[in-house]
Amino acid sequence: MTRPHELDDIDRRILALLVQNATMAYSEIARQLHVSGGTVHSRMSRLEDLGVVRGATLDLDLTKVGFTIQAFLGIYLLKSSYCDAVIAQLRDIPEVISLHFTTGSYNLFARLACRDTQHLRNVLHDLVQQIEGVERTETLISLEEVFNRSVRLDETAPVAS
Amino acid sequence: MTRPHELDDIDRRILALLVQNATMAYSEIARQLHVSGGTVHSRMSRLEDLGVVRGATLDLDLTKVGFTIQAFLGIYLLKSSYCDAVIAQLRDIPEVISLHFTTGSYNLFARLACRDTQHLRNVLHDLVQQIEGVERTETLISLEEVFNRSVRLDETAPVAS
DNA sequence: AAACTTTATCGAAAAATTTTCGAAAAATTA
DNA sequence: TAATTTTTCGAAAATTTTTCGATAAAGTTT
Repeated sequence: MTRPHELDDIDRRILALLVQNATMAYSEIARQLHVSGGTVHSRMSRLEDLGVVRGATLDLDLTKVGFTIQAFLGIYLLKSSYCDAVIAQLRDIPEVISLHFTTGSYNLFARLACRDTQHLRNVLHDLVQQIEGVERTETLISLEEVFNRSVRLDETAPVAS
Repeated sequence: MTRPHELDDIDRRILALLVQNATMAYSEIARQLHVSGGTVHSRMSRLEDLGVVRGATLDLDLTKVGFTIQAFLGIYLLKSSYCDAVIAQLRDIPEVISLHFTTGSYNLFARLACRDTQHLRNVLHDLVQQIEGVERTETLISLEEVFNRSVRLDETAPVAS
């Protein structure tokens, strides 16, 4: 269930700041929003409990840690009943860094990070294509990540209209 | 230029821990890796200077902050010379949260986060499709983000083979 | 190989932050 | 309005980050 109702204006302003920069200190947020540090802390605890905040991830330049090839992979299944089993096997391939269940051309849509083209070839040919239930795949290679950002939380308030 | 050579084993082990959980304290990393807190700090500063670490982002459950629809958008351009202008205009649409320059079926590939289907319709019809140089688009709606994780830095070392 | 230079680490002190918690204030309910 | 619950503040305690000099390690030059 989705209940954005539980978030008030201060919650959103805290998140709007942290979404830009997750390393911003609670004390700094407190200064900017004119509340106490304790308030920021208790609200973040609550947002974590609610599952609104899942955690924080380090934003790496993947090319600089050796993953020079990023690709998207559209996956066609033989039968949609294979879905759960295919998902389970894709989860065991560390190069698959995200997976979506989609409508449209593909049944599943994955994002891959590989060290080089040879590595990508191996992952596709030896791992993904070998999964039972995968009919065929379509690869989009990312030549450049032009940008990557989070949603805007400041502007529009999440209200059930 | 990509020079993963500059990263040694301790760098990678620090990153491997922080990639799992960017909120882990440097002092805790120091304990686990048997180095001093000062070392973790100076190495992270260096990794930031090198651009390996770009920062940290809060990991939100988008549905719980009111963005219930996530979609991928394959974009075909009339001419590839329109690319820069189209990118500039996509950057001004906050609902476009990431953009890749791709090979394969599409010229550009975007990820969108919208509040509801009506909102998505507006973004597609009133904003994206109106951009000069965009021939047509293909939408993949994500029904579920099955998982989302970072690369594995512990296992394989980034070595130019 | 010795002397020199450079760089990285440690360890501890200082500065800043997080976390906790009781009292006060605010909001909600009866 | 009184009672109850929830939230906030403010300050203390615990922890962490950041700085920095001394030391050690690594790399250069002679």
